Amino acid sequence: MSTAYNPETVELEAQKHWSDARSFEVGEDAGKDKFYCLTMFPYPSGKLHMGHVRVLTISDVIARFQRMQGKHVMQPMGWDAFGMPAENAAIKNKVPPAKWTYANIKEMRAQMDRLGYAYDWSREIATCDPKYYRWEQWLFTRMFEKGLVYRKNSIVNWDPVDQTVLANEQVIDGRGWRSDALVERREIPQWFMKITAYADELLEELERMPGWPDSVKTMQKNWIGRSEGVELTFDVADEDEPLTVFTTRPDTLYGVTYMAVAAEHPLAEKAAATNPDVAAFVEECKQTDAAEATLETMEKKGMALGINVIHPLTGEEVPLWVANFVLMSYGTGAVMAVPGHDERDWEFAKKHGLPIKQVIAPADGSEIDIDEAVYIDKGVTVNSGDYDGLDYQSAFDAIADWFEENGRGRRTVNYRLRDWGVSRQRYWGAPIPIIYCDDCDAVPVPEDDLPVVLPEDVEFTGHGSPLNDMPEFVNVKCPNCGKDARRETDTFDTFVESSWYFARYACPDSESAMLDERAAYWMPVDQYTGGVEHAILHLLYSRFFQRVMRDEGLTDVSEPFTNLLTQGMVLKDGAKMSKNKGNVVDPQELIAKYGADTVRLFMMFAAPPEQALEWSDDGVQGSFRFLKRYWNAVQDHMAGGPAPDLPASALDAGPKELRRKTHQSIAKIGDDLGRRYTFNTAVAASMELINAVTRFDDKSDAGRAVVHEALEAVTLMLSPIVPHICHALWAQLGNETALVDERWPVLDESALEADLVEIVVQVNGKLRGRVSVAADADNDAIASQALQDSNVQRFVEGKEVRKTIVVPGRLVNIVV
RNA sequence: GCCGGGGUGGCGGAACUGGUAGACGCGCCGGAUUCAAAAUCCGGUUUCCGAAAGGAAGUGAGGGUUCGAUUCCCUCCUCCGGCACCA
Repeated sequence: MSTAYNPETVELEAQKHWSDARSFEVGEDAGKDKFYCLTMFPYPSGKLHMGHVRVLTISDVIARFQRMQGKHVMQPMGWDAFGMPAENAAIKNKVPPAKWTYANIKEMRAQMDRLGYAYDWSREIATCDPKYYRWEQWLFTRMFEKGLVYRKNSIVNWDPVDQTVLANEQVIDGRGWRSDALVERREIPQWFMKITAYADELLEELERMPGWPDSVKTMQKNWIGRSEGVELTFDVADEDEPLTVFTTRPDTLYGVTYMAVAAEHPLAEKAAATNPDVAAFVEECKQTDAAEATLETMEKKGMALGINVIHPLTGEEVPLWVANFVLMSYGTGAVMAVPGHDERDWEFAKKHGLPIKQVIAPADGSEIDIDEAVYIDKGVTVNSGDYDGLDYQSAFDAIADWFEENGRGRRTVNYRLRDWGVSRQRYWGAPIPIIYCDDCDAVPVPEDDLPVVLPEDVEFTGHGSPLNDMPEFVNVKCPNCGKDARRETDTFDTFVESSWYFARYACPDSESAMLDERAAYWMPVDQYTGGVEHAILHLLYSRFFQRVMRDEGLTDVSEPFTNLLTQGMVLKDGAKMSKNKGNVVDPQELIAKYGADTVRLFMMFAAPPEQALEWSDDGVQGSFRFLKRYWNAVQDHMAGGPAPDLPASALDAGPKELRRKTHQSIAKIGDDLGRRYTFNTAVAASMELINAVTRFDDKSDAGRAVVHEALEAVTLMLSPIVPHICHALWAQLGNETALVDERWPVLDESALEADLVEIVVQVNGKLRGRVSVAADADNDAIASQALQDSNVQRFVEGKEVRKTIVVPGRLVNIVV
């Protein structure tokens, strides 16, 4: 049957086969080698965009490839269904967030099916389902009992006009996105999870994660930011409470010429109460959003508080400043300033005319001028009283010892990592299961009363959470004492849902426990794929949650993701696709025009997965053209009737060459798909093989047999990427089995052997010729043959050969 | 500002462990087919000099190590991601 390639017919038929045969639904089979292949689940924003198509296709290729290696593959899909866009849509369209979200899920699931992804839909999860979020509410109450959650004040962006808390994203140039009012920092009580209790474990385990990219591990390591130092207390003149600071450089203590606190620090607020200038400055510091990037790029400003701090070793008084770059959320909210040996302190001192003292000298004895340039290297102490002449470690120990012996401080470890604030003042999230009682304080909702179900039928105004206006939700009895009490109306950060969904896919229907024994079979995830933008937050929170679940006895697994692949963004005209920029390409239109296989192929071919992918309409057409060529190659071949078997006797040069290409391709593509994850080069190699078949015109039995072998091999090897067309062509090649159940082609090592190899000849590192030598020639034979090349002779003639380097199988470099 | 990643023909990219820079594809140029166009097929395509053989230059910029550097080291430029309430 010779027909033109019709993607839609081919694709719907293949999809029907997979669906009828339930090809991708898997149970737990202890006798089989499991492979859990997972993509970071999407937010149901409406329709799939190209970024989704890219990550979903990458993961699908890996899943299908592993299945062909004989693995028992599970690839689930679900929805990160809570989040702000549903609330924004609710305000705009007057649709309840739940309704909007479920409609989006329905549409996006249909699009995924049309793209032919190998999902086990029986495991589908939507995080806004109470059957899902009840378990994170339950885990939160368990953490509460263990002291792993606590409540404290923390800073949010406050929109003074809309009277609402804004996300960082909703602050544009320091102003609220709807009201355009200047945003303020404001402190409100919020719930925190003690991720810092796991800081050391999260850090140390990074050393034993070979399946993660080094870049991600480095980012997490720096984010955790473990540093060993000393906590020092400074007495404050006319104050009872001392000021505590953390430093990694106690060796520079004699260089302290001032101290600084954050605007929210109690000492700054105390000074503000009596000094209007300070009060104005503190207010000014708060007129900004809470993002760290904002604070770090702001002009460094400060003001003396009129308070003096007493240097613990010299007894001298140094001034205390309030500064906008000191973060209340990091350390103690106070720092000691050593302008001679800290870059930021130096610049601040220069600007405000504060003294700069040199207390460290270069170890090599060279002279420096501390007024001209800051000196931040470790060296030898000078101008440091009894502690002069010590190297960094000796000075560190001597000064740390003094503080510990005198009860004025202690050696300690500090982390940049902060505890995870999980409270959100939003409606569309999982309710935090807490009840506030005047007598009993904050009481966790008892297990029997879980889940705390989020009311889904709501009026949405946009002024704060509708939960606050729902007495039937808020007014409850205290579970402890039975008196009237109030329910928490804050909801969880949506990162809470995404921190454990991967484990729940193993047992999505479990009603008796968060996880059951099926999770022991499937966890950890063997291959996790998602955007680099999640390198820190999502992945670190997930590693933390997995450990909390472990310590709750739910699993033995500590690390949730064995191998991690971070894929790049999809760009058009050099920019991320977005509605604002008007550079969005809709996958739906392309599927209608070219079919799902073309879209999948282009995505895999255009760039390696980690890199950003530049969209190209022409490139998509090229992919479509290739599929037509591939289709036609099979039609042409099969038009000659059923293919004969490979002859047992030796092949002539032509068929032998094609057969070598076939088996080189099997080795190359298997390596690209299985180890390197360079899908682009796997596609290129497939194209080369099909080009070789197209050029090959030996219609003898032996010729047709090697062509048939090549076409079957390429059909198997392309099937993870373009499964539909391969499904159809596999049948056309005369196979009665379904391609989805086939194994990867077997490599015949003997077919790779060649008699002659081409060697490149260089003279002084420049390419001067090529010679063909026997594959088993020794180095001397290769070198002498290289010297005989006429063009090589031109450059060697009359010169002395100083050295000859032979790289077997590759090149000869003659140095004259 | 801090942390991480990138920069190679007209374009997307390849070169995996220091060993032929530009595989594969797009675009473009020429040809075939066609009444014509689309589609398809064949050939060419880093730049400069040259009819060709061949030569010279060339992987963001500058320096270094090496017989040999896109690859390793140093300095700088630039773009992208993250910075804790976008997901």
